[in-house]
Amino acid sequence: MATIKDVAKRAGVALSTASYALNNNPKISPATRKKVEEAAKELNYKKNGIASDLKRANTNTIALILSDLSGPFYSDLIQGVQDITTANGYDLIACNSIGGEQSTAVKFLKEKRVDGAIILAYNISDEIAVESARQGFPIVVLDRTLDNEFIYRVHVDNEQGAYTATEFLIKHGHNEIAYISGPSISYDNQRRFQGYLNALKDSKIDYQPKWQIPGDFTREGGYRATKLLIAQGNLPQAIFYANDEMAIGGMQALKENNIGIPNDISIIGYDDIELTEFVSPPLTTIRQPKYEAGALSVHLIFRILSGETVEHNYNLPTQLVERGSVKHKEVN
Amino acid sequence: MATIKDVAKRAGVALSTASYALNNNPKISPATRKKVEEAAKELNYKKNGIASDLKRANTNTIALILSDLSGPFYSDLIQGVQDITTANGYDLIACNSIGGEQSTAVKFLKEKRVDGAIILAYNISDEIAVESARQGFPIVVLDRTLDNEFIYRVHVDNEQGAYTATEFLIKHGHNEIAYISGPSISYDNQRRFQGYLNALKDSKIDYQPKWQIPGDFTREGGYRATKLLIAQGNLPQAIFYANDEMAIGGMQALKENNIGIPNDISIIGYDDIELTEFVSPPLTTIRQPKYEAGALSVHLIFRILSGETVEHNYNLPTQLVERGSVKHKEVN
DNA sequence: CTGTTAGCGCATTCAT
DNA sequence: ATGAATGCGCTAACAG
Repeated sequence: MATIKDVAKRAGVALSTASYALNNNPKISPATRKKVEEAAKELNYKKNGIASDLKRANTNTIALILSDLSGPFYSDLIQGVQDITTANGYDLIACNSIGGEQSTAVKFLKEKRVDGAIILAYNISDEIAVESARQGFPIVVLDRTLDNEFIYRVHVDNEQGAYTATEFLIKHGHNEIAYISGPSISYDNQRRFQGYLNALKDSKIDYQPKWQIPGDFTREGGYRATKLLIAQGNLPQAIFYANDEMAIGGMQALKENNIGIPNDISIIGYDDIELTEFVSPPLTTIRQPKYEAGALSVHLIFRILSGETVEHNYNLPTQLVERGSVKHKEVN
Repeated sequence: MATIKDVAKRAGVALSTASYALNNNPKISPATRKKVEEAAKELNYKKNGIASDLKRANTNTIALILSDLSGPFYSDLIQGVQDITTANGYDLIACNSIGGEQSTAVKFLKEKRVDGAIILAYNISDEIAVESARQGFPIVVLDRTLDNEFIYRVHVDNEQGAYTATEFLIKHGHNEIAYISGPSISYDNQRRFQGYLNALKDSKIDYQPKWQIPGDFTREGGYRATKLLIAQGNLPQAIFYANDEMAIGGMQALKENNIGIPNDISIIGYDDIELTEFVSPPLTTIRQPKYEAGALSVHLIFRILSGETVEHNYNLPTQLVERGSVKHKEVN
């Protein structure tokens, strides 16, 4: 690899002259500049970005840390982050946190490789996030609450969303409503469960533990949980799945047992992933403003980086998307 | 930010001792190591990864460059890349090439920020790829053919896949087969079109230009192209969509015109994305070994990096996935 | 086992 | 306009 030194030598100028020329500093005459540029091209010179970053002390890139780069769920979010980042002339890199402590993500977080980070990765511990955040290195978390001077939180209002979903079912005449939950450690799941409870309470419906079935946010988990519910004997009138993936798995289970949706049972999901439109019947669900969440997150980072003082907490509202999986229960 | 110098000072040891201790070099006594680690913690020291990379000369990370991080299509591919990369103790970062010349991706490519790269991004020009590849910096391209000493090619056999798809339609009694194409500049599309032509030719069916409708690999494009085909007057007996997204858009258009699939018309897609199972009827399509392609790509990079000489070209076979969108045409 | 020292490649003074 | 010199933070060879 040719270095700038080689370029300077070849062009017959000093090292600094070459540097100036390559960085378009006006104090270099067009003639020498041209000479330098030609030398660079001849030597196939590429500046070493690492060295240059070291000098500059900021990298002009922000990191988006996800537990899994390949999840379809993140599309909109990434899009939002991407749009704002590029609009600001910054670079975006996405890294996965698979491998926990040893992962690429943690490396980027802890070492000064980026100027800011957005975290949506359950397998990154709170501890690591807190340890990494510091002056000049803001972190936005999307999936937890963390009290730290340099950590900001953008939140989709899970509690309200779950409340809306449950209320919707209640208004449709259902009062036996099962909740298929996500992993109990998941903050998102906790909020959603709380929203479910609140809605029941506000309608004076008693919460019954038997209607709470553990799931894990996967399609397979939804399938199993639903089978369990069916095996349990009497079915509820409606099921609220803590996310769409589980709802889709659940639909499969119901179908296998000849339980009609929405005639025999109403179901509702959470997330509004792309598939919901395509399953049969189309799934009524709660849409999360994923794009907006992503966009807001980076936007915040830029404001903080430029020295502004901003709020630490943001809550984004959800929206119910009515499709075909919930039916008004006939009054007998 | 505290530097390693501060840590050394605080621990009362030499700079190098601190460095060794922090890097778990066995030559440091447990006692001093502990001292250093404590000092580091007290100062909230984080090593500057950039500086360390500069010294090391290799970054232990490889880049996956995609035109769009948010496409659901890439899931499997990313997974394959991810698995092998982490298994080798390397880091993976994904970056998008939006913004073309100015994009993050190009920066990573041209400046020495990663040890190798995998490209699947139509908006990265061949030129940039060729300029960037060099000794010790192998590039694997998935979406083009490039003749360069340091560029390797992993290819899904598009031509064979398209041939299989077309042949399948022919064997089901169809001889008027439309081809809804991707962008004409797309290499993938060109190969697929060629496969289509070859299959026709081998069955002695004349290619008719009117059956070739331009699309752009998007759902919307497939919808429009299909509308155009319908508006054109007489329908073909089957449609081969150059990818699934377009096929799904096309299904929408056909549905709107009350054209039954597969009773009135057979259709086949390409890619085997997740949605294909859920649309109605489920879409018959060509599965690409995306995971394998991703895995092979990184695997190659590692072999090259370790000094092995490897082949420059790899071709992966496709596979037909039969679902419900193709029907045997009744003989009249 | 520990400390000294020389760069990695580049950007940036400060004189000339 | 140019060249020599300095240091960013870290690692690793070498000497003790």
